[in-house]
This record gives sequence, structure tokens and C-alpha cells, in this order.
Amino acid sequence: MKTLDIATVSKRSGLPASALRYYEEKGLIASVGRQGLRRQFAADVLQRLNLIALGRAAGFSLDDIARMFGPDGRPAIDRERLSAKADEVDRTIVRLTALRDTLRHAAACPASDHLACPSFQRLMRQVEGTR
Amino acid sequence: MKTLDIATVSKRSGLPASALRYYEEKGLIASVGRQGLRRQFAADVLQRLNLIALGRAAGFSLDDIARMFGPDGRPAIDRERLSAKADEVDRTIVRLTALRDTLRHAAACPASDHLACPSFQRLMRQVEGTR
DNA sequence: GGGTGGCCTCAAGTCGGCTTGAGTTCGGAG
DNA sequence: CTCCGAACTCAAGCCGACTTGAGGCCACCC
Repeated sequence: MKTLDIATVSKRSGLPASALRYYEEKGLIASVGRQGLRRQFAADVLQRLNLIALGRAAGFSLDDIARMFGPDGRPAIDRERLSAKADEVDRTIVRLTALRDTLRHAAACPASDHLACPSFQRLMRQVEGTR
Repeated sequence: MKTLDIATVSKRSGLPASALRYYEEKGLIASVGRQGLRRQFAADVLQRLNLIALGRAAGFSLDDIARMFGPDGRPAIDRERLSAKADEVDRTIVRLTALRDTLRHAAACPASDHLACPSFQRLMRQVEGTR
């Protein structure tokens, strides 16, 4: 099995080597050995890093993510938590949508003081309402 | 003009008093005086705090937000930046939508190993694609 | 075979946004 | 009047996710 040098993994994943070492320390990824001093990784580490990036984007902490990989190293993902997270992300989307509309309005509205603009106020309340 | 005690502002805004003091120190809000030791705020501070929360939700840092209030204290919002931020939020929404779909799939898909599931992989690439 | 650049370890530092703790001062109730 | 609880100040601490720095080792290129 061809292994990847840390520099290669860094280049392909876009993560600095220091972050990869940090992830290894946290148990998120594992190196398969060394060549001299240099860590070597199995090729599937790249997919794992994608998965980690996915989790991060979903708002999971690195510790959360570490717990999602079973001790065997395979993803042992709790479906309920995923579902809950999907709902949470969904709420975030609703919120951000209201927010985006508010920002667009503020950018376009000619009123000098947004605080005085009724539609700005309405939009702001809408953002509030989604909390 | 009726002024609000810091405790009242804290209660109504949901922010701890320490955060309000911190915001004041950063120049995000201003107290109008003291009653004994206690800060008093003008009533419109609540709206200002809403605005600040809005900015935070949009991903602005407190420093960014501070710069958006002119030295006169009125919002002196740069329309271009708002527009740019709206676009950014929009991209985030697209990204989160793909993410939510991926999470939902992972929660529902019976495959034991998501990495092997073609539709999971497709969804993951979609999330990647929005970066 | 000797540079040199990139990897190594370990500890410490950074950043944003607050929170916490110690020690102090009051406003308002009893 | 006397207390209590809450606000005050100032400095320090915390959290997550890394980055940076110092001091060493080594593979590879000429």
C-alpha cells in the first residue's frame, strides 16, 4: 500500500503540517509509520480529513468528531445526533436567510438611519424571532 | 429621558452585565452616566445591542462592528461591505444546505460505512464544491 | 560529503470574546 | 443606622484550534 508523506497530505488537504500533527495528537487521524523521522499516512487519510472538515463545518468540535470514530477507527456515527445536528443546521439556515435579507435591505435602503426604517426594523425582528 | 440601569439592560438584552461592561470598554455602547456606581444607559441601547447581535450573527467581529458606528455614534454602515457580507452569508447558506442534506442522508442511510456509500460520497463532494 | 530545507518534539503563545476572582463601594430595605 | 446584595475596578484566567519558537535530526541534491 502506497503511503503518503505528511507534506503530500498537507498539500492535498490544504491543511498545514502543524494542524495534521495536532489532529494526530488528538486521535483524529493516525499515521502508519515513519520514514526516518517523517510521518507516513495511509491514502484514506484524505477522505478522513474531508469527513473531519465536514463535521467542523457542521459545528462539531474536534472532540465531538473524535468520539464519532469508534475505537476501531471506523465512523461509528450516532444517527440521532446527526439528525439533531441536521435540524440545528436547518435552523441556522433559516436564521441566516433572514439575516441575508436584512443585510441586503440595509445595503439598498436609502434611509440614512436604518434604525428609523420600518422595514429594517421588521427584518431585524424576524432575525430575532429565529433565535 | 428615562435611563436604564445596567441590571435592566442585562435582563432585557439577555447579556450578562460583564458583557455589557466589556462592550462599553470596546466602545460598542456608551453609558450616559452613573447613579452612584451604577451605569445608566439610554433606552436606545437595547436597539443598539440588537444591531450588534445582528452583526455578530453575520460573522462580523466586535471590532468590525465598532468601526461601523461612526464617531458620532450613528450607524455609518458601508453599503458595499454589507452587500459583500450578504453575498458571503448567501454562500454560507448554500454550503449549509448541502451539509444538512449530507447529514440527513448519513442519519438515514443504512450503509454501515458511509465512506463506501456512493450517494454519501456525492453529497460530500457537493459540500466540498461550495468552498 | 556537506549544505540546506523540511521534518521532528515540546512548550509556550495567540486570538476573540468574555468570565472570574479579589477586594471595594454603595443604594435601598428593615 | 446598619446590612445585604449588587455593581464597581483591574488583572488574570479560560476555551478551542491551532501556530510559533527553540533546539535537534536527517534525506536528498550537488
